[in-house]
Amino acid sequence: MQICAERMARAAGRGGDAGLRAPAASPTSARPKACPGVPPPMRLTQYFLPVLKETPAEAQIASHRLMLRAGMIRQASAGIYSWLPLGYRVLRRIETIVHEEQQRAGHIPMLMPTIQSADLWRESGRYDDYGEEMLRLRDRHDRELLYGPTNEELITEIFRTGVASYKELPLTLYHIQWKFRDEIRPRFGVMRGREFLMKDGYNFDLTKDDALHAYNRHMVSYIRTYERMGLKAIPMRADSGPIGGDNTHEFLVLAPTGESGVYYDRAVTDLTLGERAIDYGDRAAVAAICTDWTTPYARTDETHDPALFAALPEARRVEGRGIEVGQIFYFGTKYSEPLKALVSTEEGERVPVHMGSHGIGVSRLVGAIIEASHDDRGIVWPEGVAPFRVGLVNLRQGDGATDAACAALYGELRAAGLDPLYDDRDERAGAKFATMDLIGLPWRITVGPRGLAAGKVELTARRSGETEEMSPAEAVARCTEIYRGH
RNA sequence: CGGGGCGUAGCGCAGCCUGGUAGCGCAUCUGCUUUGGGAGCAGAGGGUCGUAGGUUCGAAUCCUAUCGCCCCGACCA
Repeated sequence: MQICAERMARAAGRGGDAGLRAPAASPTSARPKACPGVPPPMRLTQYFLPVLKETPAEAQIASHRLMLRAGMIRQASAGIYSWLPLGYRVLRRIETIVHEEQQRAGHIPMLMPTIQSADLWRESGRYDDYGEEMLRLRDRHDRELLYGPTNEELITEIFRTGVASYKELPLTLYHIQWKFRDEIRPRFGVMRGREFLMKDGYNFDLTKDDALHAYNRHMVSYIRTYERMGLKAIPMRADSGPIGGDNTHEFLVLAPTGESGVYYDRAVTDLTLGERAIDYGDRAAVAAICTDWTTPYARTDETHDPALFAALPEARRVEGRGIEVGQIFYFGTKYSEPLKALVSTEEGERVPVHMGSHGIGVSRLVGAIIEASHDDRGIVWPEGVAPFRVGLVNLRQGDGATDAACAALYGELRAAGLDPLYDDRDERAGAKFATMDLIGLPWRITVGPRGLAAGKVELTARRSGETEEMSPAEAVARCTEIYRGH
């Protein structure tokens, strides 16, 4: 508390957001670090962004290379990563979008632990089935524990002791929590880590129909979630695998480096939800959206049916690669029966509930987005997940007029909620541009003495490289407009 | 788990075969010059050579064991 108060006072002492202060007051003064609730100054000289000019040898694919080079992650051990400040920001952006869309669909957030008791898994019969992929632990009393690879058992246990009547249904609970699966061979950075962050949700319904509505709600909310992240993710009929169930779709992001082969009807990539209002309580409307998305042929190599595919007109057949970023299941009473998740019906009968589970690979999405959106200079973040909305580049650090213009613009961008990253390092233009391109901020405002003489700054789109000159006020207005709705 | 490879400065690597002062590039620090796409010059700091044994007058180098990491394969959100 005290430390926080001190930092706040120090921040206030230099003009609130530090916008007008000269860099590095003295070498001995501690850098201000983030306090809860107090956004740290986002000046590059005060941030922690360890970018690499050279590519680390172990990284094989673009997203892994770029995440290491851009100072987003650092490997702690095989398949286990620290999330450095820039990577953590992206992770949080993705998490926030997932939370927002889940709650819009009426699903309730909670948090279950990473460590679970083995007993519960014996009850469901999966303790032995799961095999070596499950990390097993013992505590000091020699009790058997495990690091959760998923949460069906735990959530069902919570449900069965908390819900007894059909009147409390329907119910969908979810959480975003770290999982551990002891992959034989982790690789590709966060795309296939052993520890990963996943949103997993579980629906509890009285009837199969209700549960299928929950399934549809998830499909629609997932489509919207991925759209907001700038991704084209296609639901594809899938195999159920060890989780079980007879109704399941996987969501695949199209990317040439994907692990799965995908076959789909071009028509499916033309579909978008956009800004349309969705009433998640309207079963018919939700089901209709699902029908739109699942009617065109779209399958992975696991479920691909060449004959069906060949029946499509040739111009609409697309073969490619995809990265799985989510999966939804309806599995009926597979867990509620053995785990005795029962509710009383109107007639007073005790019946097992119908369940489904639904996952989004949050940490994997960071890699998947990069795979889908990068070029030879670095990452190109979609607006929805950019770690900073706007990069501000000062081309003549130390020049009074340029510094003042940057400080003023920085303040205005912050005031407008545009979350800028201000490169105030004493570096040459080329180095600053290279860093900005590498970390992939979608919009860059460049301020130099040349343009400033005419009262102009430059606004550059990372994706296209197009640059436009305008006044600082116009630049702020344009960025505000661009980010409206994000 | 089968096959292959690698551990030497923060990163990328050379040195090992043939044992004898631990090197190069980038990064970092200092100074000067430079300043619109990863600057130049001069100087400086930083490494128990993954770890443990062994052989030897002497080990980064040879031998043994062990740990870690990467790649290919079967498996996976």
